[in-house]
Amino acid sequence: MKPRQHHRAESVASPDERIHGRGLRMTEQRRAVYDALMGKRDHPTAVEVFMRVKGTMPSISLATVYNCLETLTDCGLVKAVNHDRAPSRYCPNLEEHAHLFCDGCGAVADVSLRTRRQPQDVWEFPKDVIISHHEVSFRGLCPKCAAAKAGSTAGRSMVRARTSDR
Amino acid sequence: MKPRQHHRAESVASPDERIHGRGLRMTEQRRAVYDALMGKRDHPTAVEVFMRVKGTMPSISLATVYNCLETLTDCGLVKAVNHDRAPSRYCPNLEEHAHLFCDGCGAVADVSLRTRRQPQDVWEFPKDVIISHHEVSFRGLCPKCAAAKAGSTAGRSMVRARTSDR
DNA sequence: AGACTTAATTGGAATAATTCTTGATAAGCT
DNA sequence: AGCTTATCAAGAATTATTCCAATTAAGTCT
Repeated sequence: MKPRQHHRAESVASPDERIHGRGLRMTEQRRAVYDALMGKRDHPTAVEVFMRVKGTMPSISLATVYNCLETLTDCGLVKAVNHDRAPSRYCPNLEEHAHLFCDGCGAVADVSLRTRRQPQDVWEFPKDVIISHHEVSFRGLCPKCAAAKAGSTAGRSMVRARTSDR
Repeated sequence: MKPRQHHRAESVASPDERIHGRGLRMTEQRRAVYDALMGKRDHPTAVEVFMRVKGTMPSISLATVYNCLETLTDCGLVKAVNHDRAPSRYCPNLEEHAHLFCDGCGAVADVSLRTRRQPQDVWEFPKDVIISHHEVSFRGLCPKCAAAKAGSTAGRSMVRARTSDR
């Protein structure tokens, strides 16, 4: 009976509806945090979100940012992404996707699904398990860092150091 | 002489060789930590390893257990597995595999590769990235917890509570 | 074996991300 | 407006992990 249901989905309900749906309130702070995520569609940590939101709402506290991020995550409006034991990052992309963590610059890039094949099809599960979520992540070098490395290793005196944004 | 050495790569070198290969020493503590992992092939946290090793080596410190686990991980003798922001767990299984984190009992189960298809084949990477590692994890219910839930939800008065080991 | 050099272990202090607590504020009814 | 409940802010508390400084153990070289 799987009705059909999304893939793009998730976004059928507006942020407000999602929040209200849980008996919660869309406050200024939650909206500001949400907007900070949606405005620049990257993968900031809670502290980075905090710094962004401070720009327009100087009175907001870090604890509130943590609370808002948790709420937004619970409501399915953003995703929390973790890598090793590094601080959690938050991702506004609700499409099915994986993440690439760049060892060169620390950036996190979205990696989208290429085929219809689901990761579950690749793995052998014990009988009778129930899978509710899956998560795929890669480590390596983003195009910029890969190029920088190729240049410094093989190439000429291509001096350039690698970008670093964290 | 290394007599037999089991299947599939990684294990071509003995633990001692791996350690020595890095100019490090195979100490009692490192062996004890390694044995604790290999003896019971589950996914203990550092503290759980600490408690196990204390049994045979009461003088060992938690800091040492952390150090040993890091060394063993760096040498490729065990894997660190992380889920959300929960304490790191350590896995002695060096085969290609994913993990299932059970929401019912907190247990971690290995999930092995079913086909020849690599997860990378499923994803679309930006041009020119370099992938060095990948990691796949699932959340859901292990067979025991799935059965327990089915029982309590659908079934009769199948009383049983769920196992809980964390 | 003894001396030396360097790595490893310990126990405790220090860190860092996140969560908790408490009192003050703000939202959404009625 | 008044009431009820959710939310916020500030700082304290927690927790996993790392760092530090002093001691001990390994491995090497004579």
